[in-house]
Order: sequence, then structure tokens, then C-alpha cells
Amino acid sequence: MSPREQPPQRKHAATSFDVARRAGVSRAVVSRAFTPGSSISPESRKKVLQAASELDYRVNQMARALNRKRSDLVGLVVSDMANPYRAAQIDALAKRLVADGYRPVLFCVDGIAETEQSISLLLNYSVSGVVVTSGLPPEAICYKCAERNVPLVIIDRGHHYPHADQVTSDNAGGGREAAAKFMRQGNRHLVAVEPDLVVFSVSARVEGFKRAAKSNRCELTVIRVSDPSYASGQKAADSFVSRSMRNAGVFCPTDLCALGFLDAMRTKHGADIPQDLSVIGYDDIPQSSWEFANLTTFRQPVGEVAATTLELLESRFADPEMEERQVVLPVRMIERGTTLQQ
Amino acid sequence: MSPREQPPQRKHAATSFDVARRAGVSRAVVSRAFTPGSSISPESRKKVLQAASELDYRVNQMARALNRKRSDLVGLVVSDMANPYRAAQIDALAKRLVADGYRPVLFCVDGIAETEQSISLLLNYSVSGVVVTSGLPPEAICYKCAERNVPLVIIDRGHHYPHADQVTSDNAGGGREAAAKFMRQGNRHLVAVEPDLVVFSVSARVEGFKRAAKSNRCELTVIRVSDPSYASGQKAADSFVSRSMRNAGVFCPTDLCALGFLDAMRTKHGADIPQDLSVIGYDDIPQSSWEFANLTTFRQPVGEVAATTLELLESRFADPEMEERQVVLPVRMIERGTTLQQ
DNA sequence: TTGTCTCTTGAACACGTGTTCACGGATCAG
DNA sequence: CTGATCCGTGAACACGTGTTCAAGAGACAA
Repeated sequence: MSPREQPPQRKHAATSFDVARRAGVSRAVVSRAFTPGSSISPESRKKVLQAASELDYRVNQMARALNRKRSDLVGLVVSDMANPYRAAQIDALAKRLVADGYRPVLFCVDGIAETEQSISLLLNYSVSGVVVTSGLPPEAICYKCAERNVPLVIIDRGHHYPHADQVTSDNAGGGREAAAKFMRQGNRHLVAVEPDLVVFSVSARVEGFKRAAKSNRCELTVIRVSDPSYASGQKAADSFVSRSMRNAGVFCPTDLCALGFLDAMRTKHGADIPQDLSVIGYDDIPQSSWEFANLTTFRQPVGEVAATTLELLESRFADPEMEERQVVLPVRMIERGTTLQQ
Repeated sequence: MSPREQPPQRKHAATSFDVARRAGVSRAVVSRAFTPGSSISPESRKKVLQAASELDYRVNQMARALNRKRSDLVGLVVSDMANPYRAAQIDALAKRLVADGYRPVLFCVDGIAETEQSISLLLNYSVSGVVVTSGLPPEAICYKCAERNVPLVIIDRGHHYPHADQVTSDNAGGGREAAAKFMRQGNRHLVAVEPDLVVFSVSARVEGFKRAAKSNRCELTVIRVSDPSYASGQKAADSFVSRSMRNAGVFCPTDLCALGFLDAMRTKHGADIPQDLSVIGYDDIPQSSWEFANLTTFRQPVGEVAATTLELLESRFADPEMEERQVVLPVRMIERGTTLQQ
């Protein structure tokens, strides 16, 4: 460490007034120098920027937000952070928001009540928008956002919402494709692991799978579990074994769930996958490519979801009266070792 | 959906002035009604609260922040979100911050340059504090924070920093305890997987392990890898096998790394653990308790880290001149199936 | 030279809040 | 009844910025 301890001089941060004085112009000119497309002469701008850099001036975002009635803060309400997929999604969203000049304010919640409360709090901050990836908020909150002109984007929900845009991956399509893959492989039994917990995206996947199976007159078995977690996947495995099916294709609507199923089948029940049975998941979390798992799954396009979210946010901000939109992004199946090569 | 579409009336949010008029008092009284410990008569307060709830009044946090020269925003700078331990830490920190009345502003970064840039941006928001869990920032940034009276808490770094408090788990202690466990078990060879990438917390664990081994004159082997990731763990396994050691105890400074090692040893090299060798990790991420892994590891006290972080933040806010503090929290070994029961 | 037009400038206001300070009413002791 | 003390109140200011608007400077054509 340097021997000369820098004294912690608590000097007040430079304001636009200080910069104006130093540059020999009025404060308004300083403001204009930092506002793109504003009417200012090149020499004035240069003088201001020079003075600003000398004083290490930075515009006070609180004052700016108060004046413009809009901060560049964006609420980010998420639940279930323990799911690696969610962490990846947050990472992508946060980076994208920052890259576009916004600042994400993070709320980690459990349950709908907390979601509503968080959004309500967010409204006090003149946020530029709110992104929700947790349990869907009550409609009342949508109206509240609309009243205050706050764009609302909901990720991974399918229900129609007033004044809110949505973006989701092609959940039903993934389910269908999983069923098709099993049928191509020649699996006799199609098995769907279906959580009781109602989460739109997850339900849509199972629904797509079931419909495809039924419309092709396949034998379909449903194993009900409480939620789409690793532990539920383990329980599903016990349930599966007790039915002693042969040549089955099992679709788990979540990688976590699939990994629980897979792990229990191999480690506990000694199953040989994919010889005895095939398994497909959904999300493509990093753990799915680990050696023990080597899980065939659907890759969610986290980057595209983030990019689309920002487009929706900004376009609705430009035109609040715009019709609600729902964007569905395609998913791609990543074939690994829990299905047969073809 | 309700048939009566609520019209999106863009009425401006109620201000304290509106509330004052409705309650028949002055605006100052409204402010006092919402400021605890302020001098106001009970009947005035009641009138104000009544009017406020009727108008759905909420104080404008931007104006409040501008006036108080301090928002309740707290910067949260993190890297390596792909590590489930990091996600858990963020979850705990975010929840704790919100519970204490703060709002976390999330910056997901890669590398030190981005960290510095993020903190620099944060300074424009009159933040109440900054929490850094990513690569350690340059000292200059510490002085900048101190100048602006912004408390800075650094998580999981050991280096001394000016004007910044630190909180970390007992990394060296964990390493020592891992070595002790192996010795109690009667392992002949002690093996440390050591990443080249310098991350303080990780290095401290390995250092603690190596010292304990040396001071007990154990045979110590170091396997060098690039970083503490799952992939590096796999590579370490290849390297380990090529040395054909028997009765070894392997310490991986990260669960991700340990799981990579474990997975490769079992799945690829057919090792029988813990009969052939023992493995201990660090972090206790959820995946470590999965059946395939069943990894013995050290549980990081994410909740306590979060609580301590807030204490440090708030106390330094109260007294900025306070001496820098470094809090070390104990870790607990969770014994599972990759070590011998005793 | 004069009139018009374009471009830049600075004074003033608005944004919504917390806080200071002087004032007035009420309570209480003498 | 009088003077002192205490407490609640409201007017005014400060926080730092973006923007409006009238005015001024300069360029150019007639």
C-alpha cells in the first residue's frame, strides 16, 4: 500500500453550476452539452466538456430523474433463484439492461403477494419499466403500471394481460418436439411428469407433449408431482419404477426435474439410459451437460429473450397505447446421451 | 377477464401538496407525518394518513433522494453468476437489503474493468452503499467512494482495502479442516487442486489446506488447473489418474470444481469413492447434495454473510471515519458420501 | 443600410420532497 | 392575572437538473 494515505476529503460533488462557472457559460449550456441533439455551438460544447472532465463532473441522476419524471431504473422481479436457468436469465437481462443505459433494480421474491408488493414499491421510483419473471402479478397491478405510464414486460407467462407485453419460449412446441423425438425413436410408452404447481410455461410444455402423444394415439402415462424441482424428479423416478414400463420416453418439463429423475433412475434404481428408457428435459442448464447427466434437452434462448424484452420495453415506452404483444421464441433441441442417436 | 375495461387514465400521481390540501394542513405536516420521530400532533397525523390513503399517495423517492442527498439504493456488483453459490448469495443479499428498506441495483460484470466502471456509474445515484462480490476493485475506486461518503463492503476478498469493510467465510479454516479430516481418515496422499486464476477466497482455501498438510508432514500433491470450474475439475481428474495414487484425499476449493472431478472420476474413470479416494469441496451448492454427487463439503453461511454485510454497511454509514473491519464467519463441514463415515 | 431569418444563449421556472426558523397558541408555575 | 416554557405549525429555502422563452448575435439577401 502507498505510504501517503490519501486524506478522505469529503468535498461535495461538482454540480453543473460549478462546471458552468469554470467554463464561463451559463448552467443551461452545461445541460445542453450533455443532452444529445441539443442546440449548442461546438466551441461551447468543447469548453464545457473540458471543464467537466477537470472537475470530474457527473450529472446527478436523482435530480435528472426528478425533472424528467423518469429514472433509467428498471424493476427486475424474479423468483426461484435456486434454479440455474433463472440465474442465467437474470445475468443476461441485467447485462442487456446496463448495456442499453438502464439500471436493474432487483427484487427476489417468493410468491405473488411479494411480487405485487415489489412492483408497488418500484412505482415510487419513476422506473422506466418493470420486468417480471416470477409468479404472475394480479391484473390490478397492470392497471397501476399503465396509469403511471410504466411499461410492463412479463416473461414466461402465457395468460393474456392488460397493458403488458409478454415474451416466452415456444413451450408447447418443445413439448411437441419431445414427443415426436420419442416416437421417432420407437418408444412404446410416452410419459409426462406433470407438476401440480401451476406455472404457465411449465404447464404449456406438458400440455404440448400430451397433445402430441394423444393426437398420435400413443400410450400416455402422467406422473404427477408437486413442483418441477430436482426432488420431485426423484419422486417421479420411484413412481416410474413401480409401474415397470419398458421402452418408455419420459419428458420432464424442467431440467432440474429431469436431472432428479435421471439421477435417481441411474444411481438408485440402476437403470441403463438410454437403453432401458429415454429422458428429455427443458432449459439446458449447465448441469445438464455434466458427465453424469448428459441430458437431451431444449435450449432456452436467454440472450434473445433479454433482447426481445428490451425491445418491448422501449417500444411501449414510445407508445403506451400500443396493443399488447406476445412474442414466442423458438427453442432448439440439444441431443445428448439420454436419447438414442439417429 | 372483467368485461368493464378500466380506462387507462393517465392521472399524475398524487403529491404531498394534494394530500395537504385534502387534509386541510400544510405540506410540511404531510412530510412530518411520514418521518418517524418528527414533531406532529396525533390528530394531524391521523388526518394526513387518512387523506394519503384516499389519494393512494406515495412519497416520490427521487425527490426524497435529491433532498436528502442519499437514495436508499445500494449497488450490488457481482460476477460469475453461473456459479449456483453466487446465485444463492445474491438471493440472500437482495432479500436482506429489501427487508431493511434498501433497493439493490444489480450489476453483473466480467472482470475488474467492468467492476470499476459499474461502481463509477453507481456513484451518480447517491447510493447508500456498494456491495462487491466480484473481482476486487482498484484502490482508486475505494477513495472515490470514501470521498462521496459511500460505504463499501467487499465480500470474499482478503486483501486489506482502504475505507472498505470486508466479510468472508473462514476460507483458510475450511482448508485446514479438510486436511484434518483426510488425516483422521488415514489418507496417505493429500491432494490439492489449485487454480491459477487468482481469486482470494479460493486461494486462501488451498493455502490453508497446504499449510495444514505440510505442518503435519503429509505427502502433498498439487494439481494445477486454470480456474475453479466444473471443467477444470474434470481435467484435474485426468491428471490425477495419470499419477496413479492410492488412498488419496482430494480437496477442491470449489464445489463446482469438486463435482467436475468427482463426475469424471466416477463416470469416466470408474473410480469407487470413497473407497479408492476421498473428495471434499467448498460452498455446499444444491447440486452437491444430488444423488450422483453426495459430496462432503463446507457450507457457506450465505444468510450470515448477508446479515453481516448490512451491519457493516449501516454502521459505516453512521460513522464514515471508522476503522476498516474484516469479519470472518465460520464454516461448517457437511459430511456426505465422498468421505468415510467415522 | 435595413430587414429577415437562423442559431445560440441565459434567466426563470418546474420537478417533489426534507428541514429550518420564526411565530402563535396553549399550558403551567408563580 | 402575568410571564415563561413547550409544542405544533406553515412559509421559505435547498437539493441539481431539464426545458421553455424571449432576447441577442450574426449571416445574408434586397
